[in-house]
Amino acid sequence: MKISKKEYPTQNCYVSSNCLPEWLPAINVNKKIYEVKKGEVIFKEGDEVTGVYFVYDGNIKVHKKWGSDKELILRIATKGGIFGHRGLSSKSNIYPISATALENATVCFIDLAFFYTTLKVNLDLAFKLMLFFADELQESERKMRNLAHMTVKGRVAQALLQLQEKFGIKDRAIDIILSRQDLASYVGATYETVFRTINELVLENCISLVGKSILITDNKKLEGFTLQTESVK
Amino acid sequence: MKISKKEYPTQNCYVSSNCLPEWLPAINVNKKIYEVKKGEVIFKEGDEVTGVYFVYDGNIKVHKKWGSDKELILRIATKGGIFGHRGLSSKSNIYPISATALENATVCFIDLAFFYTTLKVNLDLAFKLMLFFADELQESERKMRNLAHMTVKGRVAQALLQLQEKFGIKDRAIDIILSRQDLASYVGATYETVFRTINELVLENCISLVGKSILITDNKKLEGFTLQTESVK
DNA sequence: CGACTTCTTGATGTAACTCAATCCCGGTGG
DNA sequence: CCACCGGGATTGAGTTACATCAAGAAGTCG
Repeated sequence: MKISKKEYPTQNCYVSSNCLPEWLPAINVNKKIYEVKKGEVIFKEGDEVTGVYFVYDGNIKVHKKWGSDKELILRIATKGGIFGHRGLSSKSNIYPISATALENATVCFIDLAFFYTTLKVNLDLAFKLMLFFADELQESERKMRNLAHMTVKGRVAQALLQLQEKFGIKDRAIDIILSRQDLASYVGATYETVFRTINELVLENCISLVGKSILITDNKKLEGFTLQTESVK
Repeated sequence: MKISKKEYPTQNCYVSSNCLPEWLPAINVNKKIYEVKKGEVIFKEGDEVTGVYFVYDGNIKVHKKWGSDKELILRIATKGGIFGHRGLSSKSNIYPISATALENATVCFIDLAFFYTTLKVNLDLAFKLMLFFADELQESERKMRNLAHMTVKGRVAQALLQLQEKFGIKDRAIDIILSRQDLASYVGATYETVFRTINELVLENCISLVGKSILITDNKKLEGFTLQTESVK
């Protein structure tokens, strides 16, 4: 990670989409800004937790390894988002996950001790961070259930819907650079299976391919695949 | 739920295993205590969030439905534990999960508005609750990865190890009443598959059956199944 | 004792993983 | 400028883990 020489406005620091104005003054005092290249690993599973990060620019994938060649992408942190907060724990000081830049990005690092100190004197921040964790837990458990019971097709459909919702559309395609491999890791399936599923969805006129990117053409139909149709027997 | 007439000591209120002494005075003021019967639903997915609960006695399963006849058990709240806190959210006021008593139990209910008020004036509590959520998120994401990549045998092995760790041994068996159906929902597999897997584990001398309960006889071997053996190729 | 769950087992189906071969395309160097 | 190379994209075939279905056995409760 190269330390950035440019100055970035502190206004870009958010926890998820909730702005945290009480956080801003602190950041000015104690931040380090890094430039990271596409594919660069910012920290990895097992590393000692040294602090938390905010995204100034670019998208960061948060993922968890399995064996030597498999992983599961848990979340994508976008501009303004926080990451590395999964290192906060009452039990361990080791990151349970890795963070990797999906594209060239700029991130802001806050020392852990400093972050804790700030939290301890700033009730509103601690409260909001708690709610943020609560939201992430809900999301995580929803995905967990889907992983257990939903088919790959349903999971791909849902992932695409979420991605389009989150990143929007640009040049008639979902505005995120995400390799098929990453998409596969995101839905928890293999490259080939996801590939075939995408083809299927194209044939069924639910989505269309725009270069390497994807555009949803039939939201309703896609949503249909995410439903628990077996229950209507 | 029947309102309990007995008086319970407030000392039994914890968040997970972390005692929260600052919470105790509040509980005296504003608690309702309920007796719930085995199998009774305390609240269910989709209900409006009215508050959070603490377990005085018994085990409570926290689960999420899929379709009409499938579910995934996310967690089991034990004596002293909190549940219903998944209803806390910045976005919605609807429980994303259900809570059902695994056995006759006694729970303590705290009104949501009151809980929020307490959190807002009690920094230490908010901070601890935040850490508690962080821990739960870690655990949830670990399970998620396992669900995506681990075999049923590995997941059953891990579940049994965790259960024995958490509930201990009594009468030469893991000290929890958990039907095979619930165990299946806990590992995210079908009844039959889990049944066969248990048999396998007995044949391999990893576990032994004690009535309907299970005892681990070979921890090491069981742990072996939870490893990512494919990586050693 | 009979009805009713829960357990047990076998047979069968299938979604998804694995492995392998070929294809395609952009980049590189001669 | 074109031939060559390498890595991702694409497709096929085989295998496997797991779900599903079905049906009998064994508890268990009124």
